[in-house]
Amino acid sequence: MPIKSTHTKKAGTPFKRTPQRLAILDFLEGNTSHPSADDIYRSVSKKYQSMSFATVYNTLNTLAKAGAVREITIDPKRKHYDPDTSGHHHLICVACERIFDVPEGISVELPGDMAGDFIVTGSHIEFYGYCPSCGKKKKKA
Amino acid sequence: MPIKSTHTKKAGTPFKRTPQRLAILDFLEGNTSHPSADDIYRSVSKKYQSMSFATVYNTLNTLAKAGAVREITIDPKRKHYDPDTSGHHHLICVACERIFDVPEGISVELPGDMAGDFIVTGSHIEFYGYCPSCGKKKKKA
DNA sequence: ATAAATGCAAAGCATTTGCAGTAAA
DNA sequence: TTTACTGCAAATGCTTTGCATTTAT
Repeated sequence: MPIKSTHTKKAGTPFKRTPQRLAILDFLEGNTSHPSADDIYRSVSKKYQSMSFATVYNTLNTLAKAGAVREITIDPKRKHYDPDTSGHHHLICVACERIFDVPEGISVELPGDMAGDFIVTGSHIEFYGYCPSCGKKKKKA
Repeated sequence: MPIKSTHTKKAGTPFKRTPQRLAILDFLEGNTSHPSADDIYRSVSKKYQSMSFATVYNTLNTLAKAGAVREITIDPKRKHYDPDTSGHHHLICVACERIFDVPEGISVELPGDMAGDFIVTGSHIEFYGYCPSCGKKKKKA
């Protein structure tokens, strides 16, 4: 199911398919780089020179509410966006700050004594560390 | 080892014990509410009316570097701080936004095919859901 | 036709920084 | 006495918002 369709399976909020939104969706589709709003703006505004920051943010918020993209809060400096809304985790490289996908392994659960009192609607593992290329540089230094 | 000592086991960076810092450490010690910088400022400035925001931030950054407090990035709006630097996880209530501790259960690991390429220095599970009191309200609504 | 989206500029917060004065060591 | 910290205010950076105009439906 492409996220460009007017309706989504999940939240089902319909939204207008404007050229700007399609351009953002186009950039996002299949993108595994976990871009920030600024990354998206810089890339998409090359082709749509009229694109504004407000539109990028409005679109991302709309898509997030519709369940078409996922907001990632692993980086304290800014939000990142992921078109892959399936359950998976992330690793952020503490050197270059790039974010990498980590496939979902064993599912994460609350300890038994909390499970009765809390309702869990989602979970996410953040890994901190060094990516392959920064790991190499580190050893040399 | 109390975090008020001039040196910490971990990073070992010494720092001056000023009254402002002692007041912040005093507020933090044993605190499980995961306060934001603003929460800390509001509480500590009641007793130390000269306390400034810059000092709160400077102190928190110093303590974080020294390994005496942990920055929590579960809330996209602001950072939260945790004096408990032992390995544990968190749940944020999507209704009231309060953060709760989740004890560390099984340790989290990268899948085998990534483990050889990445160096993991830390990990953290974020749970999203409803706390007991917001869960009750939700059912009634 | 009508409800919603765009784009601009301004506003809003959280956080950082420069710097002169002050205090811990 | 020297080095580091405080406090203020200004600055920065990310994100949101108000509003007049434009556009998808």
